[in-house]
Amino acid sequence: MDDRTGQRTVAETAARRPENRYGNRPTMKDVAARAGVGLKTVSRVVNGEPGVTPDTERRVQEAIEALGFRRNDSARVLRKGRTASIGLVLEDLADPFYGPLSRAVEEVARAHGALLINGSSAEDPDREQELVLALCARRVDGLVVIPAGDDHRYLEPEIAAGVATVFVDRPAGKIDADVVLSDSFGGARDGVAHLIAHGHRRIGFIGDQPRIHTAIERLRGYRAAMEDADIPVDEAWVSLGVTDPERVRTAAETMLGGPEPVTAVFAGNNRVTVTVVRVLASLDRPVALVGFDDIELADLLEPGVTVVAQDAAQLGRTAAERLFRQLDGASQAPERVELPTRLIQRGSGELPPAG
Amino acid sequence: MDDRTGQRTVAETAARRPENRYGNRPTMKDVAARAGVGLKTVSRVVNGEPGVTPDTERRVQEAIEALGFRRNDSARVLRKGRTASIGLVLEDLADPFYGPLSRAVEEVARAHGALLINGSSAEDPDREQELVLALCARRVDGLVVIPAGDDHRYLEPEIAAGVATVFVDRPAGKIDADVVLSDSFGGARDGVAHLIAHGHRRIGFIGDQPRIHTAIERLRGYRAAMEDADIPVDEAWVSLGVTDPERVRTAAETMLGGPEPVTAVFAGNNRVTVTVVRVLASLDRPVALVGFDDIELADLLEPGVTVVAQDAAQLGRTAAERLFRQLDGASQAPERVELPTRLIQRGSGELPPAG
DNA sequence: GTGAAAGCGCTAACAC
DNA sequence: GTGTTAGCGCTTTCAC
Repeated sequence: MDDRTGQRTVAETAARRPENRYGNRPTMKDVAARAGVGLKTVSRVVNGEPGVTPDTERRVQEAIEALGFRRNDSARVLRKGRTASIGLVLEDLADPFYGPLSRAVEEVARAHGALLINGSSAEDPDREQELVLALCARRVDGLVVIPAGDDHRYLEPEIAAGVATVFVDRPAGKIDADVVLSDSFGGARDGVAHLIAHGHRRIGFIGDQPRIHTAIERLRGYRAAMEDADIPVDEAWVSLGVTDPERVRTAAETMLGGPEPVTAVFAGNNRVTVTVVRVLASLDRPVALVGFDDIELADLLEPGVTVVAQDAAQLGRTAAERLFRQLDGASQAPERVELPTRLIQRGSGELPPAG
Repeated sequence: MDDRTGQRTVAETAARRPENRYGNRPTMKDVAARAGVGLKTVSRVVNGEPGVTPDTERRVQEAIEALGFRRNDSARVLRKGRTASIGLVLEDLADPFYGPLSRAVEEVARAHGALLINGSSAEDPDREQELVLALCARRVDGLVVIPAGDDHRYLEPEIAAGVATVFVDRPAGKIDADVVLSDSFGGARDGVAHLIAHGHRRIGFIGDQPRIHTAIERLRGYRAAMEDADIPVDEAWVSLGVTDPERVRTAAETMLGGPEPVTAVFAGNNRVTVTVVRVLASLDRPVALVGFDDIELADLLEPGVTVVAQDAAQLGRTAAERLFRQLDGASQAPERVELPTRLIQRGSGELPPAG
């Protein structure tokens, strides 16, 4: 014992049951023995249930303090069914787009007394599935998924078993499930129309990989705006692919070179925008730019970056709220919620065509 | 049944055992019954243990598929002791500093087959404690904590019981625990010395709340650099407090006004830097700036923002690796690891004093 | 107001 | 190779 605290030291505790390094904790049984009461009485005190005299309660509390008891929720879950935790599978926690989304989901979870288990799929469908199933094995009550893959039939038994599920940012593949999206099509169409309104006709589109729903939708928006203005799209102006700086830089440089370069670029997401801004900064002529997703400090660049902003936090909040509504038993049919985007003019999208 | 898939529909499943909305899942016992084998055989197949004939294995697999069985890890945990999950408590998942940190912790966890449970303390000590204890109740194997509070004695019984614990970014309070930090003192001192080397003498410091360790350390670094240069600090140049834009803006405007304004500002973290950049952009004279933490697009502003960069991902990685080393049984004495910072010159820190 | 017994779904230990 | 039994720590049920 440590004389000052009366607490067992690490070494002593470890020695007590050397065969079990981590399960080595006081249980309700231990507390009951120490307090001289029955197991169920301890359970009542720990869970704040009525029917315990103040005196008994005090004795139990003392035993809990002395032993450093903490209820084992794993065991509790096993009996109760619910884990009070939800899972969030997204592409990359380090992407500034997902930070606020993730935080919003966490806030809603917290308001419902649930913890958040977080995982990044790194845009890999297998990894997404692996993560989701690991979460299901932990018996999370619900899942918020930003899908990487396009086939989610593997979730059918889970959903049938009562795991609440909401997809965000992109719809589920081959199953019918709730989904919360931004209006990628409309946002991109408006952004490109904005460039056209400022006199551009040769407009480039650089987007994410074509297997990603938002990439396709935004490209569709681009094509719609071009068509509305009767501008035939030269396929050399369109580039989809991974969003790492090298690929985007090459794509941008290609469509900005040659005899008939584009005079404006529409960037398909925040990662693309950042790289395109860098490329444009190194040019000696002004090229207009509108980006999908807002980015920090976009207002302070010269020119400011005009963007089609989506509200990542609102996306997360809406999804999480739907999730808990499912859990609260309001089992409506799966729904598709689409949040509007907002064009923010800061200068780069209002530049006229150069040369 | 759904005729196309042979899958039970949600409604049918829910009806099967109406008394139990969520625990309504096939168990190993069910699989065993269906496959006509013993419970343990199912366990062997599910866990890939040897000693099952290919034929039996096939039958079990078929039953698993047919029933949509997924092992219940809660029950497993109860027996095995370890949960293969770790907790990460940080200030705010939405802060761009924590995204990469969090992702790095996740990657290490993944490499060790563990899931990550994530929570934001919102810089509130009570909420930190509540979160940490909730994670302990879930019996996470380990904790990575960016502390909000300064008294972590509440963790003593947990650590004694074998919960691996590593603090990041700030040290633990009143307990002896592993901690991984950036060199806040040295980084700030170097950054301020850099400003002094460029001719500044009236240099402002705007930092986070004084109860935050890094805020104090960085202020210490500021004072050390000033003292090394024999510049007495006017306390009107120093401002600590919350990092929301209003407070920082007011602080900046105050020290930039008056008859003897500061000619340079050292910003104590990324949130502060962003706001100071905005304030400086609205001035008609150049004011030098060095910020602690790198920020995206800092290189594209005019002038580029000179920063003392810390490696958030490395911080997270180092902490998580230490955590798993603890779990692997190498129980050394608690250690303090300090990672170096790096001064990145981009222009704003090299401006001479104006006027 | 309190407690004993059963059992949640799994794994460990030991039969056969 | 395979199955049986006990029990992880808790909650549920029901008896006192």
